[in-house]
Amino acid sequence: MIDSKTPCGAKPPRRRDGSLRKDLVEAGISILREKGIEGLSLRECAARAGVSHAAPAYHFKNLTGLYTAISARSFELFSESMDAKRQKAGQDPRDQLLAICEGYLDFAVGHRELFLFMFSGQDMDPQNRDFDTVSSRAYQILSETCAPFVEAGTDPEEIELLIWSLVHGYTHLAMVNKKRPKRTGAPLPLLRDLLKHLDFRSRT
Amino acid sequence: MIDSKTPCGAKPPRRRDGSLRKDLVEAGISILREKGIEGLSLRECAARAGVSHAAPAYHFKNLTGLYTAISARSFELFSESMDAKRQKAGQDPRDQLLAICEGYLDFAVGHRELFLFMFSGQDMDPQNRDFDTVSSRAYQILSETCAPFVEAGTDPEEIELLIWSLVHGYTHLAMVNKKRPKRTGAPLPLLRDLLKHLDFRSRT
DNA sequence: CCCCTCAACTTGACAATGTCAAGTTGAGTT
DNA sequence: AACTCAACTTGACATTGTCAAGTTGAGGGG
Repeated sequence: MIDSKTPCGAKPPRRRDGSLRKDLVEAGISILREKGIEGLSLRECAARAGVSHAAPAYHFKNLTGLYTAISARSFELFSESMDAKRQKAGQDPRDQLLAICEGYLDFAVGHRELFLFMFSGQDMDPQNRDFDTVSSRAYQILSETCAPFVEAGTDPEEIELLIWSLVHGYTHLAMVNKKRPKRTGAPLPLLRDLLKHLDFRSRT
Repeated sequence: MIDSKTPCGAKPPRRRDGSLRKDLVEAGISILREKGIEGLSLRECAARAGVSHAAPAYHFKNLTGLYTAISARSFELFSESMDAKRQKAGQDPRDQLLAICEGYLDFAVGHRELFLFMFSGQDMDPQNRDFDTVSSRAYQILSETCAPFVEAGTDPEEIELLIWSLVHGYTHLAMVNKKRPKRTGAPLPLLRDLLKHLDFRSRT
């Protein structure tokens, strides 16, 4: 009665390659984009991936597990955004620094919900090693790009925190305040102006 | 059978002064503190305030209404924290600026969940006029304190955004990263150091 | 004093959700 | 052919937001 080639009544084949996990994460990201975090649920991810309501729990254990996986994937995209801009920039450390800031902003503007979610302070699954890896990667990009500006004998973290705080604060405030359209048209030039106020020097 | 003076079986008197609304907001803030936003629900607020599960909907209409009220109350506390520090500081504009930054940080450290919630990007109830008032108040404090540093002929918003981005970014990152205990012992001195990197001058 | 009104709730119901326990299934191993 | 076990499915339950309808008791008008 049931023809396995008929898409109608046929059950989808079980996957043994872990591809469902990836699909669930992608579904979650879509939901986050469309409906914000309120609309993000294990069951809706399951529905979009075409599996039963409890399937996500097998891969993620619980909501926190799904959140962690989505956040990890977001950090990948985040790092990619910064890296892409950095590659395109010249070798001058100031250009590189501005480039990653641009990547930072671009990612947030292009993926507002993901950005807010990543930096929401949600507890993540401490078991998830992947999350640590990808979030450290983002910090590493920042750190590398700041390195030329570290003055001898000072803690590199100081300048890193200065830059990071400034670009993050600027970006985060822009994302939180959806209204105030005043500056949103050209946020990068303003950030460029802000960076001019810093008295640090590259030691090239 | 039922003695109105007996606290046991007696129904609480109906309030006509709107005090339940305040109680519900306080309950919500307590829940936010104890269990984070995951644990915050209309029904739990109702339970803590000793009313029926649907009572909050009367005052807040829906979850967004409760969120907006809690956020508004948080902004009040936030402004009070900055104002208190500012009052205690001397008249020197730099001292005042450092004072409100200290108030900013103090509030976040003392009320982490509230701080994260206020700046979570959650949509708020646009009907709620109170929310606009109290959030504008916080921006006003910042603006006033930055005023002495605005150079003639420049847009005040530039320096405001610079300061605000820096202090917000620093604070927000500290709140998001619960781990990384490295600097958390003395965040303010570090912020003070960061501010030194700025080349703006007060025109006193 | 009685009756009316209406703000401030309460009660009851429903659908959506997270989570858990138990069942199923089918590919690979022995 | 029997076994195993990863990858799910099914079913159930408690919690939650939201809505419709009911209740209640203070204050006002007659």
